[in-house]
Amino acid sequence: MTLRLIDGGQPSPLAFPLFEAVLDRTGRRQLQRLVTMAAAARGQVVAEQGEVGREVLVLADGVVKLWKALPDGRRQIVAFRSAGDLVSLHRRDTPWPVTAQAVSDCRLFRLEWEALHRLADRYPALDRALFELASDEIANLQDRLLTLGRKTVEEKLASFILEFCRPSAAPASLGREIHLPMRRPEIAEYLGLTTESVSREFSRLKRACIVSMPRPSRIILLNRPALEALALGLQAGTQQEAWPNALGHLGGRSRGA
Amino acid sequence: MTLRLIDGGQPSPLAFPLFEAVLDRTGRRQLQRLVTMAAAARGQVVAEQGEVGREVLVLADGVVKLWKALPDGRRQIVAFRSAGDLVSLHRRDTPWPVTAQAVSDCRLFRLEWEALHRLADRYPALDRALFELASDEIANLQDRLLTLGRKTVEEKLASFILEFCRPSAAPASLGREIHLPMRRPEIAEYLGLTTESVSREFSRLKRACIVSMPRPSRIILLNRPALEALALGLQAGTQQEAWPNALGHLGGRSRGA
DNA sequence: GACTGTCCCTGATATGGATCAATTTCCTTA
DNA sequence: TAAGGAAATTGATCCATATCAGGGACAGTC
Repeated sequence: MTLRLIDGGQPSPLAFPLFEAVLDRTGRRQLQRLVTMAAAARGQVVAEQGEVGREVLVLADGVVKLWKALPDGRRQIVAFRSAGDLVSLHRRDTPWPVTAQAVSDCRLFRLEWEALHRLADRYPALDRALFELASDEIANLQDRLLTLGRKTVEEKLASFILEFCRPSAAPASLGREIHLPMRRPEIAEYLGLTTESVSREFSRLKRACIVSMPRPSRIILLNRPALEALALGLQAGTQQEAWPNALGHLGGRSRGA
Repeated sequence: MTLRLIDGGQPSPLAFPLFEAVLDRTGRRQLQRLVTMAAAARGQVVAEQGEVGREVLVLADGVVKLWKALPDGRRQIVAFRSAGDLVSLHRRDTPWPVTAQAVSDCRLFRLEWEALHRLADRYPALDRALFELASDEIANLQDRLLTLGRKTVEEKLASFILEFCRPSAAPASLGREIHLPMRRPEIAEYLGLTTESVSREFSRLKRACIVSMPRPSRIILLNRPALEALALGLQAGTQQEAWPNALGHLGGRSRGA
């Protein structure tokens, strides 16, 4: 794990929702002295599957993807992390179970496991908070298992859009327009699909006027209830809305929407 | 959650690997007084998604499946639990994120969250142990995401067999013969497949002499290395072994990269 | 404003696994 | 040991998504 270090200044303690709830003023001051900052450029591997790091990483800003791969290169993105998230929840002194790679330029807080444990000895609620964080992550992963195992392309993409267009998950939105930091291949690797399928499905959602995408990385939800129905498989196919008249599809490409 | 209570006798503390490592004699005696036992027959729902239980459940024996479903009934089994496992790792006072259902007749230990937390106040290592348990579960779920998102039928079933034929996971084995408590539809729901696909793939593995199945619920590994290769996608197709001279020149499949 | 590379979109075709439909095997109970 | 029902297997066919193959949009650079 070779992170280009940057001069950190004082990392804002507000970036650690985990610790905010648990530490008092003294604890937070202590924490602040233990933390250093690092930066990673888009594409950079922040931590590699198999390596044993002695540090906990918390994302200050940017987005990181966590992935695993098969020997022949097939790859599954397991999760995306954004500001305030622990990059990985895994045991101390244990190899990283995934590879962490920057999806956009990032800054990270680094904290020695050793120091975290000393802090937790003084503030036992910290260990319980970590358990609860891990529990939430388990519930997320269980949802994703249902998505990967049982949903169709349409349902998978609808679920994805909703996941990343919750206000909490999408701070980088102007008006109703939300920025998707990940590219098509990354969305595909997250959903167990190919790039082409993701692209086709975005097009179908646009034609059905469920979303609008001024650019590939910007999305506007036009019909959230329809998306929610699709994500649960309650509404099969979006083509009906798209082609009210029988010969509509003969007229060439329909852009925009 | 309606569990038919049985007269427990003294539940053996050995059935709690979690607590064994963390509690001293006093703590274990205390724990023993807080625990009650329950039984569930095959098929019985032990806890339902959405309900808020005030108890932690630990499986004493038998096997439990955890699943989620879509409104139209498509179902994904998220995990199987066996003796010594916490049935679910989720936050206290939070709805169950999955439904837990007995795959075979089971006995369960029940412990109030309240009591567990009081114990943890005295033995802070307990909270840390819970975090580490949850971390292990996260790593398992990440592996399963790779399996569901990227593996073929063949690779999925090979992974499944290896997962349930590790000595630790298969106590109910006589000689090399291992008992699979789950039925074909349950294996299919675990792997994101249909019953038919699971059945066909078992047949292929039998023809290739990689496993032998005297009965549908009993399996003998004849060629573990081959299974391990299959589980990682290192060896495409088992038909070559079965019919060495047919179609050999068509070579391997090319998969995404 | 042309040039160039990257990303994205779309069309045509192939195919792995689902679906539909029997048949066989297994297990339970009498 | 036989009978009946449940579970598993097998075969035929279909379809959703992958794969293969271009083409178009946009950002950066000169």
